[in-house]
Amino acid sequence: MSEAQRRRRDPEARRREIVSAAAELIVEIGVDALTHRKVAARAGVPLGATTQYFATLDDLRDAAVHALADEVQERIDITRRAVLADGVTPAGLARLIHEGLRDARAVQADRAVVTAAVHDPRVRALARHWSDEVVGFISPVHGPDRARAAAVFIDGVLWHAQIHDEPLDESLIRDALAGILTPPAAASAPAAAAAPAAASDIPAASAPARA
Amino acid sequence: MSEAQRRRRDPEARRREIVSAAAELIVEIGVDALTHRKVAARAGVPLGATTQYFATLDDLRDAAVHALADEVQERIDITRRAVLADGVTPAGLARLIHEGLRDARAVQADRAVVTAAVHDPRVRALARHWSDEVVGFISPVHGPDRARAAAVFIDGVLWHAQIHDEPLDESLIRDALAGILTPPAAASAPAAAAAPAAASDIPAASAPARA
DNA sequence: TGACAAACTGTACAAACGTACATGTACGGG
DNA sequence: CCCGTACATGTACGTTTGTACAGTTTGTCA
Repeated sequence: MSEAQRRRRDPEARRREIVSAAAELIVEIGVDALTHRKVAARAGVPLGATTQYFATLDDLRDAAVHALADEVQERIDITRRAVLADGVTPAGLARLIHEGLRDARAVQADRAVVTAAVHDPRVRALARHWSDEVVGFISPVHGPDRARAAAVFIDGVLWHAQIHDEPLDESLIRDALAGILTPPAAASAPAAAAAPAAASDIPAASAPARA
Repeated sequence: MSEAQRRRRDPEARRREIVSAAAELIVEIGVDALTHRKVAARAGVPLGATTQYFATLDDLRDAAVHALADEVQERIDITRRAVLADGVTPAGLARLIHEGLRDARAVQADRAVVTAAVHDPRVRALARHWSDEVVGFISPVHGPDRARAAAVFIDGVLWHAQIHDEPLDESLIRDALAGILTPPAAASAPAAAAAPAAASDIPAASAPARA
């Protein structure tokens, strides 16, 4: 049965190229400015090719946004592994984030998806999921509230990179994360609220106190 | 001298209504989806009216974006006055930010302009200016670096409100700002970098240590 | 090799767009 | 009262858009 071996002129590769071109354009000109003709020109394919693989322009847009989302998801996965490998410390987080800022494409992909999320509920669910993921792997070490605050700050860092020419200093990011994640030193206050999950919760790993 | 008294059918009010309708639409559907016809329908004016007051659609767009920018600027001014009035403290900032989050329109205006800033250099200059302003009135009290970090965090809070249904707790915002703005308690470290502008720089005002 | 299906491509068309403009209407000075 | 000017409005036109589709090319199997 010629089911699996069926590949005449490699339509799947073509489809990927179209999606890739659309994703590039979304990053450059925004989701709403996307047109069949621009995608076709960018991908180097005739107009008809863009309509054959996707029933409507919305379908093509969705595929491109999801491709960008996959990029973001992969970067989050990489970051999570790296963070868990050498301990969830402000210094470690700051170093990885600062490195991540140098990958302009990744930052722009994140920005493009978050921007698209404002007017598309399904994409918004994606963005929320990412928030929760980041919170999820900081939370066991520093508690849900501080983890959430750190994730919010990280989002702010990404947007700062989009608006400003010079990225934030790694030291600034580190100090801020340290302040967010570290409980106040000598708190004589009642501390009524939850002080959940001490650092001892983490499965150890090799966590150097200083980088 | 019929210069000042000239108002036949109040064209200026009409112009304002058109700009206002355009600003609403930008918040709802994004800058790129704006059309003459949608603006006319929203403002309740004929199509021709939108073309008479603005030579091109770009001009109308610019006017609407600047109207949104003015809203944001005004909110920043109000916030600055309020913050300076009772001291630049984490608790005070957190309270004002948390209150600001309840004004959905203001948050959306900010988000719309920042989003537009990504693809428009002139609007990006505006967004940078706002960053600098916020940094500017936190900086004298807590130093430029911590002020910058706080501003970044605040941007993150605004974006969080756009993506999530439930806004962040005021206590979470307060604790995070406290961590960002407060120097580590007993720092035996060298602290080589700038520890600029102590709290004594501020012109006093009535700054309660606790809210 | 011949034939069939899958993949490809250029063209066409209705709808919506930005914009121009001729016509209509209201108002203040004479 | 009337007239000129500024404002208002509807219509029309050339372009660009999404989408459909007839026709062509390409690769595979009998």
